[in-house]
Amino acid sequence: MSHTKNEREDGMLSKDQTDSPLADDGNCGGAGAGVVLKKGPWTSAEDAILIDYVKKHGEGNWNAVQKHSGLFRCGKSCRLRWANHLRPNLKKGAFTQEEEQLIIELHAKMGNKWARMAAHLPGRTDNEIKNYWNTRIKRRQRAGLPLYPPEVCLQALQESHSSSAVNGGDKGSQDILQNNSYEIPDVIFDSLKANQSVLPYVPELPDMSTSSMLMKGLGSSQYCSFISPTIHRQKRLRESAAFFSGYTGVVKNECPLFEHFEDDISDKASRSFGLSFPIEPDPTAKTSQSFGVFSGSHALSNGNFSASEPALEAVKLELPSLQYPETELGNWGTLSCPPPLLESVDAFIQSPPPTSGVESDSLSPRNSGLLDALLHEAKTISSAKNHVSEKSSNSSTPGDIAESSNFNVCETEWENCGEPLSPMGHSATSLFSECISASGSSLDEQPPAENFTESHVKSEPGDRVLTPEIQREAPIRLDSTRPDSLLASNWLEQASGYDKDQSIMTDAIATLLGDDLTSEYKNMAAGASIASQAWGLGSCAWNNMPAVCQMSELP
DNA sequence: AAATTATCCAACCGCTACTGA
DNA sequence: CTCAGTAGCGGTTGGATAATT
Repeated sequence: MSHTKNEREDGMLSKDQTDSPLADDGNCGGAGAGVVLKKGPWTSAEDAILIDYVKKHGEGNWNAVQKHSGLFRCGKSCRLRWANHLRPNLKKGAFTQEEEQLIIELHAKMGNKWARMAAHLPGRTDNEIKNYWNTRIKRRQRAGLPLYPPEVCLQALQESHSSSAVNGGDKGSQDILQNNSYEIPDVIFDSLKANQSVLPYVPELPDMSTSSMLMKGLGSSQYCSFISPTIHRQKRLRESAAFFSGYTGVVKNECPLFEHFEDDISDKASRSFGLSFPIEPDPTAKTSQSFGVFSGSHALSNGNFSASEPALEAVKLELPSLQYPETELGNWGTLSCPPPLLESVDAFIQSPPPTSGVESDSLSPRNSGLLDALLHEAKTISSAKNHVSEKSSNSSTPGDIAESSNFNVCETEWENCGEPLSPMGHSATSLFSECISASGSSLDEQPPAENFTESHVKSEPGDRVLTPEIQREAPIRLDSTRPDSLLASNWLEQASGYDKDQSIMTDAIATLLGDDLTSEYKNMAAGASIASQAWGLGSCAWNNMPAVCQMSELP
């Protein structure tokens, strides 16, 4: 790309180059007063001069370049040009899958430390990595997808744990993990979701189209402010497809995130509950596990994306203006992660499991078949939904309130909510909307519970869901904005022992939500547990759905 | 085919940290 | 200790190109 520019520029000077005098603006201190320095794209001739200069004098002392070589560029510009384009051993061309994955992993650990990331990618520049990240971030932003894949979060978590175990690890990390952390398994939120009716406000469920379902199921919530409600459906589908084009593997296991709150409290809450969910719209999945990984780190509520410091090692918590959930599309498929939940569910539901259909992992190559994959997923979703609904009606018993409520909610959720944003999106969003509505935030405009119909087990006044105290406290104590912290330390263990985890979770959630909600939550959790076991997806689902709500006070 | 929109990426800008006088 | 110069980093911008309407 750059070469084409330069080739073009060889024949003519750009506007910047001709009429953009830069007389030592302070940023380019090398030029003396009155010297007109060129700006804009570099020409081949300028490159040659700079290369020649570096060969003779070596790197550094960039402000001397203009003096010694006659190049009318500020030292800063020279350094940048050299570092990003001229220095030897620069790797040109698109990022490889390995590089993409590494970038994602590094970003999960480092945040927007492009230079540090570049150090791990020989031949790549910080600018290159930054551009790569930002462009894909935007894509995911539009698609409403989370920042990081569960695998990355898990890896970051495991690394942080191992480091903590070995050498005490990062103090901040320890604080987060040990002192101020509460790990909340998926089930809690799943249960909350199952009992979404408890929450007074529910998301608006505008459209049930396949594209919308996939779109939102893959990562968005109507609460996600970063997704413009005005975006045309077709456009969104296109974006999703384009987005998926980067995927070589798992798409279905992505985790959407909530983030849409504008005020402080809601913002914190949003981050605290920066939940991501499995995209699988399968009711079974929802019943058994609901919450996926607390993805994304940097998930903030202002609808922006950024950078921030997600890693435990981060010394400070950066809260840039742009934050949003993100997951790299690049190559999760290469990770040794469990198969997408949907696949597991499909295998469970469909007999025999289709070999041609649901394997979007293999079918979603980087460059083709994306729309097909989306359509196929929609199809699969529909099939799974029907199947589960059928099963639900057969398996539930009148006497088992918890179980039936779970099943019914899962079932009706898709039918009535029409917002398959995520298997458990409603609960979380509802929970947040609770906080927000009570605090008079921007979520006041959220549609009331009336939008839901028969599926609601019960409805409660909003003031019961979250008290002002809770609103004040929860946001402060919860922090899931960082991948590492989002991944609680022991979700894997939790995967193998639901009951134990449930009790732990119950305690944690009780602490979080307060006594008012505790009993309710316990009931829901119990229902989720029963449902999970009944569906035979217990550990399987858990393994596929690492979800941790880590509440912590950042140092 | 033209207009519009989205994407990519090189370059710029502002800021901070470091170093040496 | 202060200050100036320098290097580097991260955010942002703007232009070219591609894709879409």
